[in-house]
Amino acid sequence: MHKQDVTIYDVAREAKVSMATVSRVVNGNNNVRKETRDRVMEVIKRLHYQPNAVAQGLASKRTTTVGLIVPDLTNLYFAELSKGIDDIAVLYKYNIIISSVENRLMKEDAVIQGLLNKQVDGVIYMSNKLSEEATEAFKRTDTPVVLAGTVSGNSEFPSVNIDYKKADTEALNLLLNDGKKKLALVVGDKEAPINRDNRIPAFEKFVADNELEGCEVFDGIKDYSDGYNLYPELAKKGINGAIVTKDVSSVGLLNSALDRGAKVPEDFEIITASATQIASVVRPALTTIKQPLYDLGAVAMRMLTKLMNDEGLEEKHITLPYELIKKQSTLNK
Amino acid sequence: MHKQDVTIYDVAREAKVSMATVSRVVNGNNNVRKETRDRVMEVIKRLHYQPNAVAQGLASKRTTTVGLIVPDLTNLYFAELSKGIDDIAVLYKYNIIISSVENRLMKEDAVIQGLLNKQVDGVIYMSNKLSEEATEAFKRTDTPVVLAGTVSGNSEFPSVNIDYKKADTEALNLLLNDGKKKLALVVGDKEAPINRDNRIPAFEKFVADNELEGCEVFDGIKDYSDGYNLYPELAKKGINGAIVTKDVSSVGLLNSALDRGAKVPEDFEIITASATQIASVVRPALTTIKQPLYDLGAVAMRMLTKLMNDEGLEEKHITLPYELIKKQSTLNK
DNA sequence: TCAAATGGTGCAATCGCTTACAGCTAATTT
DNA sequence: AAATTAGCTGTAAGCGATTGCACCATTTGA
Repeated sequence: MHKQDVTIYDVAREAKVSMATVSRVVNGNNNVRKETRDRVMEVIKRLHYQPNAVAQGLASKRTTTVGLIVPDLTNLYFAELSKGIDDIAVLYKYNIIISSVENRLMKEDAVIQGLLNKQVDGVIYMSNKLSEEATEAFKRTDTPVVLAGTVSGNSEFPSVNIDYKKADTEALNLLLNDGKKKLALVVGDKEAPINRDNRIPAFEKFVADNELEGCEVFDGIKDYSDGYNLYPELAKKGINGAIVTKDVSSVGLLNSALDRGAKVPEDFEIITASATQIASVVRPALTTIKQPLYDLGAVAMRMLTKLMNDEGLEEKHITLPYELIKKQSTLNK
Repeated sequence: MHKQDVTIYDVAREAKVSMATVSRVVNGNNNVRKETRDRVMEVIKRLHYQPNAVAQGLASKRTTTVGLIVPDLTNLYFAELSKGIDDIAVLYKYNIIISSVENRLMKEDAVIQGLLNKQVDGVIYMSNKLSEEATEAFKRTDTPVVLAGTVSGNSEFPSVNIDYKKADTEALNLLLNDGKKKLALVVGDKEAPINRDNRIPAFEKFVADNELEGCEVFDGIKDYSDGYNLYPELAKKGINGAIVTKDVSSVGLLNSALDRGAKVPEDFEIITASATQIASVVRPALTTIKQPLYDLGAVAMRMLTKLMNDEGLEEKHITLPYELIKKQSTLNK
């Protein structure tokens, strides 16, 4: 970064006004006579003046920048959330500093502290679970934080989610109606609050309510090959219907079932709980719980803009509707 | 953003030194006596002092922030590039401001100007083509810029790419060796330099060199359904081998072919030129030109760090190796 | 007609840091 | 022993903006 060529001071001198007036013009303050404004504007154009956002940030204590914390950029679930966030951010003229935190030596609280040091006006946090460190780091600051598609143990932070319990129950019903009674719930990490407090209890309640037997939760299935390798176990146990939280795992499971000669959906049905592109391009296409990822992100960012303007929130926790999209991996009776 | 609680001044007072000394300690300057350093460090710890990066940025004219310009976050091609960039950025302690520019009202030069106003130390630009506006905007600044996975008309800006001509030629050879002689090149936009200056000339040369007939370039195939809808036309024209630049389009084409009873790869072979997750989870799995996306990003970011430190570059344009990965959508003879 | 309100502008302090430069002490040369 | 040099620290001038306050000239109201 080299010395800035033209500063507010240059504009002031050239337009024969004070820096204060130039600043007012730049910031759209009304208290400037039209002629003065025009003259200043003309000089700004002529000199190609561009305000230095860093100096603005220091003086005004607002950087029009928000931090985005995301586990992994290449996970389409978070990528689509991010897109919703980004679009709203652009609308409100915020820039986004993105930080991915999965598989990093740097701890989450250090990442968050780094963002706070950069004086971000707000933070959006996305993850399967809100980590301890993150919680502590957020508590220490008064910079607003919103959780997007992230379940936290407590309800301290504003959040946007869908009703995971209801969605799962509806999906399980679909399987049961198709005559599948030995059901599985396949998760990445059963200790993540989204699973521990939502999906697993919903699953267990469903099993109990319907007096099903031989149903089971399978943990630690995080990627394609985990899913692929899981199928034999399911087959051995006679499982004939599964809800899989991650889309790549679902596809692994699907391909594995097909490779071993199972008929999907006749012998084995799969529903995936995250409807990214991948779920819809495989054959048979996967029936999905379609989360409104873009909207989750967009709503979260909108909430954050309100918090950053001290506008207050009508609702602290927003629940968006989901859709159960029936495709070819279930019978569709 | 509220008033910062503890500033460098507080630390100075508490440690009975000047701000300058605290600043030296914070920045790891050697010219501080060990005892003084220890005393300052102790106070920093005790008061939980965190430097204000905005103030640092204004005073030092370096923000340790780089701008990332990407067409679309949810495009896995760019997401994987971004991951490589991000990892190296973390290593060198840079933050990333990400801006997506596809389908936006805001023009690219405005986006770039916004980044420059934030005083980013450098910019990485990713796209299928370097736009006019972007070129002009970059020329006006002395902030370093690196192109990652982006072909530009001129060679003004440092860049990292693979040898697209060579890769395509090798892929075409594979198809020809499998006995497929009516070949197609399926692109998103034939005016993009990567296509206009690399892929299409390579295709045409190959066709001419091998005296093939009925080969053709298909333009405007940008997404799944474009690919899906394209197949009948290919079939009618007797095309039996295709190279598709976008992975989702390839999958559309593949599914369409299968749905219409074509045998892949016996009747029709497909090679996709971007090897993202999607290409490997579909059945039959797609043979791909595997670009080292992560590395492209990482190398680009490494180049940028050198430029930001005025270290100079050994090579301005870096070409990374690709791999032709044979899967099930070609015969594999 | 005079006091009060309003609008437009400038002054100058401030935001929290970095960094020449200078000065001082103690160590090293000559 | 005097002159350099090296090591450590402080002073203070920025960096480029925002903003509270004061001031003056007009309007407005009674």
